[in-house]
Amino acid sequence: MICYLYMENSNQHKKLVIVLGATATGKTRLAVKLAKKFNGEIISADSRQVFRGMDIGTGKDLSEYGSQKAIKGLKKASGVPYHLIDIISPKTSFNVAKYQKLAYRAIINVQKQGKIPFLVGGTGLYIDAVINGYQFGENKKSKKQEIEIRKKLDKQSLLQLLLKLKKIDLVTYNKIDKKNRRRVQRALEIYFSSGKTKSESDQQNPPDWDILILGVSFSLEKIYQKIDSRLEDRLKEGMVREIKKLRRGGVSWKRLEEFGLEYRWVARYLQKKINYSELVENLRNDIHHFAKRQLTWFKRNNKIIWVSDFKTAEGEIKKILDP
RNA sequence: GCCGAGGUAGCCAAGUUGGUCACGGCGGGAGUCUGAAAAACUUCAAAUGUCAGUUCGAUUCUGACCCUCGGCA
Repeated sequence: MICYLYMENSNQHKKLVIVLGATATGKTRLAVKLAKKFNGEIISADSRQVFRGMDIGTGKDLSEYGSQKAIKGLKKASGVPYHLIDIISPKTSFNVAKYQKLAYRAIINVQKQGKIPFLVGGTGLYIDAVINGYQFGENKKSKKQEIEIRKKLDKQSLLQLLLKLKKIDLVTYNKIDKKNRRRVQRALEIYFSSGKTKSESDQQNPPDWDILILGVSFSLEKIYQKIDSRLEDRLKEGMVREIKKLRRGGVSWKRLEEFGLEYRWVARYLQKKINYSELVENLRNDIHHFAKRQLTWFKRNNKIIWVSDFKTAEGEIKKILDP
């Protein structure tokens, strides 16, 4: 079950341990424990925790890492060092390609120190980008130009976008979900900002590390329970205040809407589009859905070793350390 | 007890001047996925309060009953 990408000399190879799972399953807690035990550092694989100022809503749980001190962008101290959390402003756009670059850099850095990188998170696409080594094309445009490209495409109908895509990149056109406007538009954006079509950069170059993928396993029922009680805590901790603050800091309603879940629903609440009980109810439902979608994504990966306690996880790591 | 309104899937809710058993939303199930992924998208299951009457045919018409809501008492 363990993924030895190169069977010979597996002992010589660099390691990467991944801890994934649905939201609220306690990935961070488990990973921190493991990292402490095995001299590791944590690299977050979370598409929202990269943003500064989005703490309660994304469940950063920074206290779980132990005491931390910021040193040149890398958090280090007596606790377990972590990476790729709080690295950019919520006003900045972010995506898998950017994530992958940063993640590789961080992983290699940790390995160089002779430590084990623990990739921890619930963003399936981001994790896959690291494992499979997707080859993303270079983005050659400035932020400003990117915004212009999107603005222009925003004005066009789905049909227009599809026709354009068909002309530019037939392979992607044939493959793409033609009812999913966002995907169609994104394919075009990639072409316009990198000069390369999506299908041209649709290749893989997986890293040659020994990768162990652990999934934190709980029944869906249990996950829902955890989600519900965690949501209550977050509201008490001042989640609404956090989002008000983001607004004051200049994050648009549109942007908050796009972040989804807590940010979306609290934004609607703050705009008085819904009342408080609607906020709680809708948000709870959406988080449930989100957890299910995460599990659907992970189902496809048969290399995941599902564990439900520390001991089992520990055992699996020992196996790849001294086979 | 009387008067009025109404009972359509788990919830909300459209509609049929009687005719392939019924719009939609939420919730539920299954899923898609290499550049916004906590996003975006697809798909499936599920209902006419009960009984009787009229009719070739009733969810739609009639009656009784049961229940809910509002008003009167």
